[in-house]
Amino acid sequence: MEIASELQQSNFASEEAKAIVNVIFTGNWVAYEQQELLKPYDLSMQQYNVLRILRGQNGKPMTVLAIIERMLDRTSNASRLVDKLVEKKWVLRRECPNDRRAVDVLILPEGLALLQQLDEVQHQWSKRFSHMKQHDLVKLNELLDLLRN
Amino acid sequence: MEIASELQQSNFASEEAKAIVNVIFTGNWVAYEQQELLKPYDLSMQQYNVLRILRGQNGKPMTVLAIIERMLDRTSNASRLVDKLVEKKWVLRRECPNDRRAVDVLILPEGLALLQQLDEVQHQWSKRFSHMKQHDLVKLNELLDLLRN
DNA sequence: TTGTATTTAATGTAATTACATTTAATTTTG
DNA sequence: CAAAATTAAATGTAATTACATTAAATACAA
Repeated sequence: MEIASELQQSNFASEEAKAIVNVIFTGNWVAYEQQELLKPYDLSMQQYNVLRILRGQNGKPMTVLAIIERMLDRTSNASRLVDKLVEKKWVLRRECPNDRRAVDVLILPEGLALLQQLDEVQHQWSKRFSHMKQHDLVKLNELLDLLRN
Repeated sequence: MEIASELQQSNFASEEAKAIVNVIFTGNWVAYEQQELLKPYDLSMQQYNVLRILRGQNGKPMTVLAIIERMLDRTSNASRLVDKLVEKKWVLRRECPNDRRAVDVLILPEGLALLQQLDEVQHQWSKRFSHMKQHDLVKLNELLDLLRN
C-alpha cells in the first residue's frame, strides 16, 4: 500500500518529505512486527538486538560500550538492557580484567539456544517478504545507505 | 555508509535480513534527527505528527480515533498526546456535538504558526538529502511501499 | 423499550526511555 | 608522583509508552 493512502495523506510537499515519512513509518511498522514476534519469548527488540550482537562475537566478551556502538537504537540504556538479560540468565556480566571500569558481557548457552529458536521464527516470518525480488532488496539497501549519506 | 559497516556486522544472513535491519536502523536514524530538530520547540515527534495531521484537515476538527489512524506511530497514546498539545495551547479539545463519546480536536492559530516556523526548519534540514536524486527518492518510496506489501 | 454489545476516549499502572548525575577506574598532565 | 581530566558503567528521575481497565455514550437486538 502506498504510504499516501496508508496515512490518508494525499499532498506530500515533495518526494523527499514523503521518503522521510515513509522511512520512519516503515521502520516503525517492521519494528512493531518484530515486537509481536518476540512477545511470546519475553524479549524486547532491544534485548534481542543485544543478544544477537553478543552472538556475533563468537564467544568473545564485549563491553557495554562496544555493544552500544552496534545497537540499532543507540539511545536505549544498554546497561539496563544487560541487567534484564542477566536476570533472565541469558548473558553473564563480569568485571573486565584489563579495565576495571568496564564490564565484560558474554552470551550464555541458554541465550544461544533462545536465539536459535528465534532464528526459525524469523525465518518463517521473513516469508512475508517473498514478494521482494533479490534485486529489489539490494536496491532498497543501497538507497537506505545512500539516504544516511 | 553501508549498514554493514555502520553496525560493524559483516555477515548478514541474507539481503532480506539486511533490509529488515536497515529499515529499522534508518527509521531510528531519521527519527533521531527529527527529534533533535524539534527539541528547541519543546515538541516531541509524536506531538509534531499530530499537529501536522490536524493542519492537514484545513480547519475541520478530528476525533482522537481519526488522528490515530493517520499517526506514524499508532501505538502511542493519542489521548495523552492531545493533552500535551492542549496544555501548550496549540490545539483545542471540545465535546463532539453529534457523538458525545468522541471529542473534536482542532488546531489553533498558535499551533499553525508553530508549524509554519517548523516548515522552514525542516526545509533547511532537508538539504541534507540533496545528494538524493529525484529518481532515487521515487524508487525508495516505491520499495518501502512494496516491502509493506 | 430494555438489556447487551460496541464504540470512544480517558485513566491507572508497570515498564521503559531520555537525560543528567554519580561513582569508580584509568589516563593524562604538570 | 599527585592532581586533573577523561572514560565506562550505573543510577536517579521525570517523562513517555505499553497494556489493560474503566467510564460514558451509542448502537443493536430481543
